[in-house]
Amino acid sequence: MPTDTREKILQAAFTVLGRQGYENSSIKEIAEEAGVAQGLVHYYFKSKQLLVLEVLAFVCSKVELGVEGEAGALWAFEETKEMLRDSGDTNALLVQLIAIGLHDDQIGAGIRDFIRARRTHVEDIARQVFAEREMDPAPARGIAGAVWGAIVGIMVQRLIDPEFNADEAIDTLAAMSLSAVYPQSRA
Amino acid sequence: MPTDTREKILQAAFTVLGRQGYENSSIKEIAEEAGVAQGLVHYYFKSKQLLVLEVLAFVCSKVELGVEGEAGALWAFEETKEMLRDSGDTNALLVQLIAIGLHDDQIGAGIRDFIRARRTHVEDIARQVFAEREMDPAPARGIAGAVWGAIVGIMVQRLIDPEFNADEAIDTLAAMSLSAVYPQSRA
DNA sequence: GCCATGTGATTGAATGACCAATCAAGTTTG
DNA sequence: CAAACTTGATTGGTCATTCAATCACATGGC
Repeated sequence: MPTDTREKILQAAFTVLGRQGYENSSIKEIAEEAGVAQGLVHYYFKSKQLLVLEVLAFVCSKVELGVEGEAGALWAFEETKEMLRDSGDTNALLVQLIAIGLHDDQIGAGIRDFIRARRTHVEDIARQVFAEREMDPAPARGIAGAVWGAIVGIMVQRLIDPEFNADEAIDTLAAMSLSAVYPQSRA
Repeated sequence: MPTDTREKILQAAFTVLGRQGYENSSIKEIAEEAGVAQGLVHYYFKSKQLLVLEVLAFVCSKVELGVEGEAGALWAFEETKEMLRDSGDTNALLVQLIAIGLHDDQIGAGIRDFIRARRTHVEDIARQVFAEREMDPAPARGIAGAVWGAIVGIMVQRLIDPEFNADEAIDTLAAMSLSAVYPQSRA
């Protein structure tokens, strides 16, 4: 329920891009989805590229960062499972934007910042766990790259393959992360 | 050095799609890259979609599956690091194809099969390690989903972010995988 | 209360470029 | 010669972008 027209168009772009992918989405369709005339889209967004750039910011803002403390890291994994279950549209759009970002500098820069922020978030959680255990936090950066990467990869598998068991993969990832942090044996 | 024209076009499509992304690649450009006339592309490939479909098969065939036995699993991780270092073009194209596959049934099916094959390969390695240790192989499937996912996610990070340390992430992933398999403490 | 006047919002048609696909005509090959 | 191969111009359509015109509405002078 967007308050103004601009936001209505942004929401429509989000919907259409997520539904049809970038190469099948025209300004005309976005305008129709928003219930406005074609020209209005260019009134608010100078070009299609700038529109997509704002959709990217829109998507990033949707992916909230709850900063968990401690071994509430486990809770973060539960949240991730929920995210994979519920945010299929947003995730599909994110994959689209990553692909575009590989060949578009502006989108690429936006995606890069997004990835760095997310990875840093994971790193912070890992660092907190190490601090609690009074362990050397050096591995935190590598863990962040592997764990955040795994979340993206599991997301892709879930988007592409309806039979893929994402919950199982996340649970395994959680167990792997924790056994890397707590080297003691575990049942 | 393709033997016949058809393969030359396929190779050119691979090059152009990887370099410019799907939405910026035209048949005309692919023909130019191959050094042939536009019409010839449609002579060998009925439509652009079918061409991309064959490019997908081409990419899949490039990603060889060395079936490692035993705890030569470690060697598989080393190979993965090499792949991430050397096959940037192929990897970028793969991400493109994944994005297309989200909204194109045929490409989607091809990507799904590819992902399943790769994941199963990881699962087989995990299963072998469990067998050697005479452990219950039940976690192998979850491990495969998490580990293969992580490889994809690390690939994405490396493609987007030149400063990302992929080797470190893969090393951490290897350590995490192994500590999940060998629950004993490790220095 | 009421007509100017100005401004931003909105419309839909026009523009120019590009693209996938087709095709008729030419060339090579066996 | 015939079949496979190759060419490049053509076609029909779609796209992003531009633009002149209209609309809603506020402001202010009278």
